[in-house]
Amino acid sequence: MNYKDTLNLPRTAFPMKANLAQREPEILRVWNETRLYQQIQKARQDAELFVLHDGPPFANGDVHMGTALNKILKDMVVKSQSMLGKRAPYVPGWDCHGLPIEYKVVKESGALSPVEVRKRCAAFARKFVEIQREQFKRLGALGDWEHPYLTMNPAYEAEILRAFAVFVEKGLVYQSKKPVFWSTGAQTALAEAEVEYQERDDTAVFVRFPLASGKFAGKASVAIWTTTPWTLPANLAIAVHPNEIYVVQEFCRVAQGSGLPSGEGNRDDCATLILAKKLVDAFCLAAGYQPAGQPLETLRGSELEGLLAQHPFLPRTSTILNAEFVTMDTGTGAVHIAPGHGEDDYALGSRHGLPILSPVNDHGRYTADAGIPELAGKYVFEANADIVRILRDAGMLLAEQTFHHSYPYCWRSKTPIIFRAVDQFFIRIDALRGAALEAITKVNWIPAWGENRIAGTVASRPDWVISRQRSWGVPLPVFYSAAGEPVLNSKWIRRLAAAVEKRGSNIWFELSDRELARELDIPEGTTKRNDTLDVWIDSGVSHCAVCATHPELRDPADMYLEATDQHRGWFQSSLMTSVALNGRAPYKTCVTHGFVVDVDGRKISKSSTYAKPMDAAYFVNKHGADLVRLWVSSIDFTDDVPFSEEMFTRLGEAYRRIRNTLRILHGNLFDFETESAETRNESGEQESTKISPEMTLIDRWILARLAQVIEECRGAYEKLEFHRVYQSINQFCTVDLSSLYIDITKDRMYCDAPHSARRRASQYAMHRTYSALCRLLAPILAFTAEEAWQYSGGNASVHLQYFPDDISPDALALEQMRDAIDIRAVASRALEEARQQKIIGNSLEARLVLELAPAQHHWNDRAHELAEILIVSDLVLIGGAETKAAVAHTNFAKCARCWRHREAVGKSTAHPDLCDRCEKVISGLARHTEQSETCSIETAETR
RNA sequence: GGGCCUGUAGCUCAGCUGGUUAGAGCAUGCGCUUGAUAAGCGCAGGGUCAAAGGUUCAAAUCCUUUCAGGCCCA
Repeated sequence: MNYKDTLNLPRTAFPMKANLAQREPEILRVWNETRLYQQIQKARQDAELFVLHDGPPFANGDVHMGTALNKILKDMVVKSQSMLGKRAPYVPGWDCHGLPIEYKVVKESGALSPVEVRKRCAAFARKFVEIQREQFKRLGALGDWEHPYLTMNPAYEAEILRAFAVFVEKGLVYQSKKPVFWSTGAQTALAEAEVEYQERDDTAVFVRFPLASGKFAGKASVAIWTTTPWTLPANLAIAVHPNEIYVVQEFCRVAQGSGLPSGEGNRDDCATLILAKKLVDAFCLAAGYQPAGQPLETLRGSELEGLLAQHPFLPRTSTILNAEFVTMDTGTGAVHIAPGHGEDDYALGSRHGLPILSPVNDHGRYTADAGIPELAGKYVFEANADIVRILRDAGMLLAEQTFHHSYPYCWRSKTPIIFRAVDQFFIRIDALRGAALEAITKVNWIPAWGENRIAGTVASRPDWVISRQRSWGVPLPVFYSAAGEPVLNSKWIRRLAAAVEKRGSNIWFELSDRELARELDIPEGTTKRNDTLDVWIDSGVSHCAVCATHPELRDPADMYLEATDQHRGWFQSSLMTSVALNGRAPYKTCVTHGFVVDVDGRKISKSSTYAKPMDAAYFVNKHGADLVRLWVSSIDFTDDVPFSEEMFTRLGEAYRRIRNTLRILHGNLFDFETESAETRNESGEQESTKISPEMTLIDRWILARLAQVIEECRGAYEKLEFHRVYQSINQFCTVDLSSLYIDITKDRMYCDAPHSARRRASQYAMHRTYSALCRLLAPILAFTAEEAWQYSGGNASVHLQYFPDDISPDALALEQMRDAIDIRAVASRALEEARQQKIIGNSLEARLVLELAPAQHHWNDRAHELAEILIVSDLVLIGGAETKAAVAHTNFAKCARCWRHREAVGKSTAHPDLCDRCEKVISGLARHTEQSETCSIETAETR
């Protein structure tokens, strides 16, 4: 007789193969149709609020793995907080203004008016908001996707302007000059991305600046070298490296080999110069000099600081300053500093309170401020020769050479670029620094070193340049009086904000000065310019534009969560604006994650050998969003986040293990009738801690382990340690469930009578476990958990549920099972050995003689339970000193139904091929079948 | 070059305030099972805890330096 059909083999429609790429979109459709996000918000409307404020990604390009990492982490936070019982709304946003978009648009379309540029940029941003929205939703992220915040929304733009009005009222905004890349051909400022480099020959000069103070005053000159002689009229300082050695030495011109006309210019051909010791040889070679005698003195750059030098042709002195950026690559180790014509120069100059002299107009022509009347109006690149002549006439030219180098050019007008200081607006960071540093200490930084890092950047950051000479942004709300003076008027700015809220910021660009003045009711003759605000202001005020204004949110937010680069970016810009507006940080907790790096721990860039796709869609389509989510959960995001195809293969294994564990649990529950309500828990009420008397050790143990896992996972979710959730659940599924509990209970589940108390007790444990696992997994495997939850008959989404309650684990069961597992290890080794020696195949064929240590003798009273745990048919226990196992082939016959080799097999006359248990079950089934045709278990007969 | 951070088995992670032979899972190898079967079970191998110094009775754990890598500046 074939007894297979009398078994309670697992039955389930839950498919083994996940087929995520197909199944996930179907689940998404249901979530969408049932408005799951709104349902969750409604269900938690009275719960404690938890605001994770979304840092807006740039609406530009597809979602790559780094963006996906960030969004999935946020979603796991939101889902887990919700399941922990909080109301966790999520309002996603996008950063829409800014250069990268404008650059792309202008590159495609060529020269356009600002209004036209702005129209196209808006369309571009909108397109990518749509694209990214769909990609984010596809990752399983839940949120108010229908009402995201966009920094280009008129209401948002108005909030930016209102925040700016407050900055103005608090006296935080001022105007000053700062050098920028300037295209003289296009008469516009350029961004770094708009600069291209070309090879070019320039006149480089060695120039001497006679010392005007100190003991060498009038006796020695500092030698500098520059490839832009035209910037010399703006020279205000000379920089030397504080730690390098400089020499004071006489040098004489060498007639031969210098390539220079000798004897010209200088009154004599010798001069006492100061330059870096390391560069003496290079200087002599390049300038055609040789040292005369020994150095008069050698000294450190730091000793030169503060000395004054006479400007070579203008009636003023130049200060010697120390700067770390001075290199010993080329030149003399003494660097000509023109704060109006260079980035380093500017920074150094502003640190030392130097003025910003930039005597060049929009067209690159000298203004009268250059101090050389004959050159006023001359194009600077044509003035180089004049400057050389002036130097030579003044006797300050040490040498002149043609220098070949790559030089920045304007990408559009193809003219060489100059660095030129133009009017910019700034926010006074010094006025905010103290309060910002104080606010930092009140924030919970995860990881903790984030505090150190942001404090460092805040402590050292210079004033914030907030004006941009760009079109795609919120207008810089500065007006100019009829006399051309800038006007910062908070009332006017508020009126502008109101108008922008109604009609959008395009009015600034579309209306004439006159129309705008009338619109805002400001004096006739007031004009505007086309500068825009730095986009870091846009996103930096999101706490007031979004959190403070959105009815479901709150400012300060509970949490910001972004990559570590945002310590200098959004975290800081948000902090500064919040300190300015509210005197506190805009977040209570600030979390950072690392960047995605490849398998060698190297960053993933186009230039690296890692040519594989990084678009999230590629992996979502290939492996499924849940696999990507599992990847995010498996890593410690506070460090760099490793990423490789191999990891996905590994994670696929882990995923299948978890899935199969859920599947077998579900299969074993096919005939589980939930007689009592306490075994069901879909709404978060107190879970039953009642242990039914039929429960055996193994059941009590798995529930105890489950209690531990619940505790671990809840704790890990609270601390955002998702990888601990992953490790804990993975361990639980693999070891506790698959390899122990499910394997051990197979016999009772398959072979006991369907209604046997022992089987029902295990089903109860399995049901509890299944239900808890679905919920614990939901924030990570958002789709699979939902799928499994639906199979278990849950009608509402798993994402509406609460995590299972913390209950204290059954310590006794844990202890007894720990002992049993130790014994099992000994037994398994013995069985394995016997298997290798072909004594047995299946362990059910074994006769296991176990010698137990004295502390383990209590197993004598429950040998049958131990046999079950060890999954052996024929167990003999004997006393001993330590745990030992011996294995032989059993003499008992094999039960045709349960395959155990039992002494009782053959004793029954009706069923001589069955063991006592199976004999009883079969008889019971037969009676049951006679009584009722509608048996809950399909047997051979009823089929 | 500067600031901050990271470096434990092939992969991903544990290892608390220094204290017995450094742990898991996956992967690998060898078996078993065929009643979770494009599944399941068992056993085994695998780490000078990046390297070198130092503190200590004792260091993966504390300190210093070096190397490699990341983010941000320059």
